[in-house]
Amino acid sequence: MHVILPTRHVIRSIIHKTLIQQKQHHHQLKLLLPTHPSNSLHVLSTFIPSNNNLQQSLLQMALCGYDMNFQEYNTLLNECVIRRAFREGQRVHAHMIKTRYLPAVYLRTRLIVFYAKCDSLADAHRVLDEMPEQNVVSWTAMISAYSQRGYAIQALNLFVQMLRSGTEPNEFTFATVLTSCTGSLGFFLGRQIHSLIIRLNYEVHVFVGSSLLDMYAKDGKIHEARDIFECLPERDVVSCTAIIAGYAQLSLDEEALELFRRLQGEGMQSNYVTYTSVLTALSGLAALDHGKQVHNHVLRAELPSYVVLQNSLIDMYSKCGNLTYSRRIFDTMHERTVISWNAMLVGYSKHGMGREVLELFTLMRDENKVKPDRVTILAVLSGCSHGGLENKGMDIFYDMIDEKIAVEPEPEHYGCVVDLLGRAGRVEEALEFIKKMPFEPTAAILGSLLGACRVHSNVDIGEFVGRRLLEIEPGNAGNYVILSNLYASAGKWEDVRSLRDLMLKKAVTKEPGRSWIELDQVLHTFHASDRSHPRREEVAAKVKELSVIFKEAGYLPDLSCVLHDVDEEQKEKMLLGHSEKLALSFGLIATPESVPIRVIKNLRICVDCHNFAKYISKIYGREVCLRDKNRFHRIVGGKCSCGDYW
DNA sequence: TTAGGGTTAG
Repeated sequence: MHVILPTRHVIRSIIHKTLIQQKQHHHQLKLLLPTHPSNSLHVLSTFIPSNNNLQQSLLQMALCGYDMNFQEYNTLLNECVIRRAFREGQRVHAHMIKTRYLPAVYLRTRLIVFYAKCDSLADAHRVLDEMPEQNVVSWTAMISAYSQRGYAIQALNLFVQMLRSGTEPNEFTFATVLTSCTGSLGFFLGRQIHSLIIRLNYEVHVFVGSSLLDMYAKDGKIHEARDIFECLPERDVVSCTAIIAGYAQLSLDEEALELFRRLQGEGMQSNYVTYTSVLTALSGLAALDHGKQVHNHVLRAELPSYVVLQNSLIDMYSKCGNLTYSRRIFDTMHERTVISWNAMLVGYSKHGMGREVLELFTLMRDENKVKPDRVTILAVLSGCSHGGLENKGMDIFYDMIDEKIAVEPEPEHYGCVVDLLGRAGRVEEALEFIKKMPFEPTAAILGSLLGACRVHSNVDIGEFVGRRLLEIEPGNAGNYVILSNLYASAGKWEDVRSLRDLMLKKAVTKEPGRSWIELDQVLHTFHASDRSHPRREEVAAKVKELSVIFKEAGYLPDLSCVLHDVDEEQKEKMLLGHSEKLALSFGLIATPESVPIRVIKNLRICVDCHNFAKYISKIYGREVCLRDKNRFHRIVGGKCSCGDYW
């Protein structure tokens, strides 16, 4: 049989045409490929990438040894980039070498992008190195490849190399390289890059500006970030989101919310990242009404399918105390990441629902789609701890030690075990466990044991641990408070006094305690010292009134919660000024009887206020849902879900 | 041809 080989020109035009057409006119392809009797057409048809079989067409091309031109290479490389088709792209590259084709800067840059998209950074870098001359685009493509995959040092090194080569960066380069300026070294370089940006007049560019403000915000320089934001001649959704997220990530939740509302009022079109960021702030504030409103926006904007956003919603509802909503979102998700599972597990854990934590963890392992990570195990262990399931927790910890769970045990995991044992009253065992750990105990671990000693009134171990803790962490006021509580409970007043003196000598400052409550989308915040709330006097009077009523029912103010050296009467007065009591009493005055009183405290709740909340629940029949720094306290009929351990 | 913002834990 005589086969007529098609001319180069014919092959070229067919392949080129087909590659372009197959996306838009897929159905027409069949018309292009009739089972024609002609042999030449039969041969031709094998060149045509039917069913996206790019590899086949390229193989045929290579077999026939035809060379290709710029257009063809470009078309093929674009296809390879879109499909992340590594093998095929390699063939295209090999074909260039084999046919001694010398690609221009443009095509070489496409090769860098191709290798980078296929996560083959070494190949990409080799292409850059072998370029006869690089331009700003090729440098930037490679810098971007490194920075997008988290290789910050390599990205910064390359940027410096680029400057040394005499190539001037452009707005793309700056927007990219700034994302690698993290950590102290990165920030040091970032400041210098900032001056270069000013010199080259790129500061007003919206992409560069959002990268720049994000860099400042991530190292805690939020005021500088805000200044950059305010000076931008134009804003878009990314720059707005960057500044809102900056506040939220620094836990400046009220500022984040305020700015979000202002920008929304000014016409900012939020997208799913904006909502995700503002939800982080709302989680921190436990602002359920606002959270529901954002959820509504999300539903109306038809955005609910973004996993990151759904994860944020799960977290928001759980931190607002509404686990049912969290679970509903979790159950309806089409795709879940490890963060989705973790957010749900943490939610159950913080509510002390140990059984639900274990059930969900089992489901996660049975489904076997997503691997548990270190956060998963932290959530499960602390869930067992908060839920009083210490034996289950120990089993899971030993599964990790025996490598039945593929997560490397870290100090935080050991800390959970100490918490687990301590909570169960196994204080000596916890101390022995600490002594056997393969590393020196961290302050958090000792702190957790000290807390257990206070609850179980173990003065000997508590003193030993507490003194060691004060050496490691002399600036943490919480340690002094707990040790002092322990001394006070044992009647060791002399020790209480000397501890207070030590605290004064070391000039320890305590983060001021504050509590808040949400009422019709307004957050009412109370501080022990600040008298700014408009209804403060009324609220203070209510606290006094309640304390009289509660005393008749058996409430005994726990004066050990006051560290100041004042007389008993003064101590009681100070106790009544605690922010939790103010917020709880305000809740009692201002919210309808049918709903739980939801209070949030920025620190750990004190024993006396915990007691006070129990009396509210008992005497007034109101459910109290109190979130402190560590967990939720759901108090019903005088009993708390924490089992008086927190 | 090259570009910026995001979720869990402590």
